[in-house]
Amino acid sequence: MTTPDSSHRLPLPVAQLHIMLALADGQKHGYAIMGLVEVLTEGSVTMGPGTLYGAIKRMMKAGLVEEADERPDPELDDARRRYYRLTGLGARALDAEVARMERLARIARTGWSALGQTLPGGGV
Amino acid sequence: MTTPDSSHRLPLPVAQLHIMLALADGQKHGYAIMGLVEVLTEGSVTMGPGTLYGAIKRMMKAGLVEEADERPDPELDDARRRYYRLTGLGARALDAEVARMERLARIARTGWSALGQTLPGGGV
DNA sequence: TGACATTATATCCGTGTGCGATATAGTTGG
DNA sequence: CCAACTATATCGCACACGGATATAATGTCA
Repeated sequence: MTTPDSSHRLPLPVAQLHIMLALADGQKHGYAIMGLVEVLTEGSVTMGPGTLYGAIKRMMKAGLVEEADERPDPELDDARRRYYRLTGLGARALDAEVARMERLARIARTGWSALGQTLPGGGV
Repeated sequence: MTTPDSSHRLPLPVAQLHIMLALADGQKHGYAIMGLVEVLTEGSVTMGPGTLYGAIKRMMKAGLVEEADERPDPELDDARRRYYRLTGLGARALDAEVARMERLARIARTGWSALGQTLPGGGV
């Protein structure tokens, strides 16, 4: 049995989430993503090249991101750069992941009662 | 002021977050946690024993959870059960983790502009 | 022009984590 | 009394993460 589209499986690996968040407002190149993740996480996560390029490779394979053909003005560009952007699938996956996080955060803040259903027994 | 203990690093492994969330409103035993995680994640995460007990072992070593000595009324109890609860450190770690998720979710919803600071260059 | 820091991409590999499979056994209910 | 459920525990594989390392182009400044 082959892998049944793991791209829709949540939760997303953290590194992938961070990268997708960095790409949410437009295409970026690898080195820029590393810097953005640092800002995004207030310095608590420093993404090195090992994490970045490994994750991007998996994400491209899963169809979450793709390499962009469009490049900025040659004056602002750098020939070495490779630009990445979210695919439609990637954008949807990010949205689902954010919704998942919001749900967990809400439960943490308001308590289990917010779910308003009978929970599996055997508690305290 | 909750000075986040710098000795422990975020993000928490997902399985650990789910377990801590399940323990947030009081001590529970392993089997109950597995069921709660299923509810918590709307069935998208099914935590098996391999994940649960492996994670708990690491969390106890890290001082995030501890085994509880108090047991419920013998009539409702089951001798096989082992009860776990959050430590003070664990509760603070959970709080920090939730804050981290809320920050990421907020950025995803409102965009980078919400950060109101100069971002590392080299974008599009 | 030469020296040096920075920008930029890429791979390797150790280690931690997740998770399915498996084992064992007490408990409950028809 | 037997089956299903409850409950804890371990093993081993695969994947994800992250530091180290490599390579090279670009920018800066004396």
